Amino acid sequence: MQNTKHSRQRELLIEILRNTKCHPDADWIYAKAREEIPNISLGTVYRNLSKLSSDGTIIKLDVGTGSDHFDGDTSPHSHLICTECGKIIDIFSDYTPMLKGDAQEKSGASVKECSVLFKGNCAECNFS
Amino acid sequence: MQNTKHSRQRELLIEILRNTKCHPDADWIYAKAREEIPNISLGTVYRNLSKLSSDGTIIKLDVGTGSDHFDGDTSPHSHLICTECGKIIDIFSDYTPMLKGDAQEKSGASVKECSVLFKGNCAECNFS
DNA sequence: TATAATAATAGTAACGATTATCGTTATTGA
DNA sequence: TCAATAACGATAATCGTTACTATTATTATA
Repeated sequence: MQNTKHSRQRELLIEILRNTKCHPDADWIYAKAREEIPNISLGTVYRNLSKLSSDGTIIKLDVGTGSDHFDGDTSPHSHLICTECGKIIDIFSDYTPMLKGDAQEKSGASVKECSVLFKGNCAECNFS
Repeated sequence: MQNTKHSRQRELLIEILRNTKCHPDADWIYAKAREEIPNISLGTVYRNLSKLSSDGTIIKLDVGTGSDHFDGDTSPHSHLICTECGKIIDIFSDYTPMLKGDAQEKSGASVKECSVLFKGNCAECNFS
């Protein structure tokens, strides 16, 4: 990568995100990172999450909770946020091609990306 | 409405949103509202936008710009945000039934709502 | 129409997530 | 080994939003 130097802190953040399915926010990642690098700065966490999501290494999720969440899985999929327990659930369907096509046709815009967010009760909360 | 008293301020906010297609944020609405009620409070704007969007009179949009945007058109449709000029464009397709069905089937969740957000260049920015 | 209950207000303080700043440290290529 | 500079930790600042409080407006009832 150009203009980029290796850093242990950034590597750790990537590793943390690759090893969880919980779509955490910056605070959760910060707490997790401090188990490995106790004096890591919250600013460093934010700076790297921002860099990593803008270069496509991770995905930034805006699910309407007030804080951004992050996903280490960059394969095409969508998310559901459970209005009961707050969990963010993966839904492995790729609606992108179909939606993009329709949106471009209807609007004349050049659509680069699209995201689908579901809200409801997750499978667990649905039966309790 | 139960537990609700009429207020001129709230009526004005609804009227402002019914008369624009620009999907404004709280600040824009506040500025517009002050043309009519110069001493209206920003807190009043936020309080009412929140109330109105939670009772379904208006729609709150999260398009990743840092602030919430609001839409007075509650008919089912999606949005594209132009990464060039920042405008939020309506796309009048209702993907909801199809997406909900698929997501429920795949996840076992009970899906209450779903929203689709497109990013790209709007028709205007696309040819310039 | 006067009154009592309380929703809503204006003004302002507080909050929380994120970003910016800045002096220091670590990485990298010559 | 050294110079250039990316990245860091610590912390201050920003900004959108929410909470608080004393006052005002609406509404149902007597």
